[in-house]
Amino acid sequence: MSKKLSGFPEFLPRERIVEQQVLDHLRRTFELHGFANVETRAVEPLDVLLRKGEIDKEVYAVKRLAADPAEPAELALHYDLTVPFARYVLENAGKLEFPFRRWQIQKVWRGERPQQGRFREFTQADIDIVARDVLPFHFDVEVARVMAEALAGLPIPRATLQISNRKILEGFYLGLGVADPTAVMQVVDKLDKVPAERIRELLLEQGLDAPQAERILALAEIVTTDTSFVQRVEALGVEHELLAEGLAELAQVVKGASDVDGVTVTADLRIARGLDYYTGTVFETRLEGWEHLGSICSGGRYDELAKDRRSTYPGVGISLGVSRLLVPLALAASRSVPSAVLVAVDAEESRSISDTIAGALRYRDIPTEVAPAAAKFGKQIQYAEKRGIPYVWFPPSSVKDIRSGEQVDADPTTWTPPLEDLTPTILTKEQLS
RNA sequence: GUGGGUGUAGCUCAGCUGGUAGAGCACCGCCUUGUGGUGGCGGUGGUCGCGGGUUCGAGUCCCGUCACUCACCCCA
Repeated sequence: MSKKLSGFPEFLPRERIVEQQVLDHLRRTFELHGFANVETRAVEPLDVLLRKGEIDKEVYAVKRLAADPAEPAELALHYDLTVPFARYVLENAGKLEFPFRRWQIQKVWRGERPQQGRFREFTQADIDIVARDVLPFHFDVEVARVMAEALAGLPIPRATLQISNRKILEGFYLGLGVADPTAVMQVVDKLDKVPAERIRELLLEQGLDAPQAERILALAEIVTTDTSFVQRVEALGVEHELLAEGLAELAQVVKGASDVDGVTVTADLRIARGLDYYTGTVFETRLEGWEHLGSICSGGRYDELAKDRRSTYPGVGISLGVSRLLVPLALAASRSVPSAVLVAVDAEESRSISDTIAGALRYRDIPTEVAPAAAKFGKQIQYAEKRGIPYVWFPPSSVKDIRSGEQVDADPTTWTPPLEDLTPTILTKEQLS
């Protein structure tokens, strides 16, 4: 009965309009900051995708139906936009100007079990800045700012950008005499799910002593909305060159991004990011009241985004899970069509009059459609109402706001609806109820 | 991949210990022969997820299967 494929969402027009407006906003924000757009192919050679390791089971392999069933697949759908981008940078390094900043919004695929906010096919919006050999640190600040601004402009619950720095954690652990900082990081990264007591046990199992575990947990407890985390870390009395470097970096990012209105920016030393390739700044993002969705937007600095025989390409970037971001929204637009005006048709013989009126409105960028049939006017009004079209134009020169019932004489070459009626608007959950 | 829950109309659901399928909403028409939203009357619409079994008879019981869903894992 239900042909719905779990994890592969499809929207109704009313919902798609909401998504579309979110995407438009993101693009506008990214381009306002000078990011250029790139689109990469949907498939990559399997070995390129698996380079990052671990995630192999989530990758969808692709091969021709006619291929020999015994033959292993060579291609796979990309499961993020970072790896394809790294490949693209290498391939086009000779033609790109560095530092290169790009935005990219595309579908990605992951073979996970779906649940709320987790999809098998979903849209990611990425920004990355990549350079050849050296990427100045201020770009870490910029990427955080741009994404913070993008989030601030959306009608979603308040977002908290949680920023940390791998160098702090690694330096702190090294300063404590921990042999395998990465293993500790992966344990600490689970702090939001696993109680601190259990984390302590796990740390002790790794061969740390109680005072070490104590201070590691104390570090992870530090969350501040300003640069005061620096003093708090220093008060723990651990010293290491890498730690000092990380503290200075994180302070810069927090200071640089914290004045964006509408989002909260925190230095959050719980954030470690399980995965390997991050080398400095790391980001995660939660939505207030929707923490159970997990991070909607993550990323960080990778000193070795890509590498060829001649050069290394360091990068810093952040990925927004657009599909997940949409979950808290009511996903309803004020109407299911772009039309702001429906021009009624008096009789089929005079349809051309209506067409002319519609043309005059469209000429001035007012989205307009003409009634499908010369039905009774009541029917034509209903047609508009069902779709949420706010205005019905009765030829030759009368326009009615069908929400208020107010009807005025008007000239199609000069009449304009209020700005808020020109395009569909996103309704919040409150507005719906 | 592991474990739990659920599959009856477009949607939300009812259907008692097995007796040949219902409600509300939505949709269409009429009351209303050219300006809607309320009201009244009427109507369309279901291989009860799929396959097998038990039975005179299965939406209802049994087995299998698929799908959806929640949690774990992991991540946007």
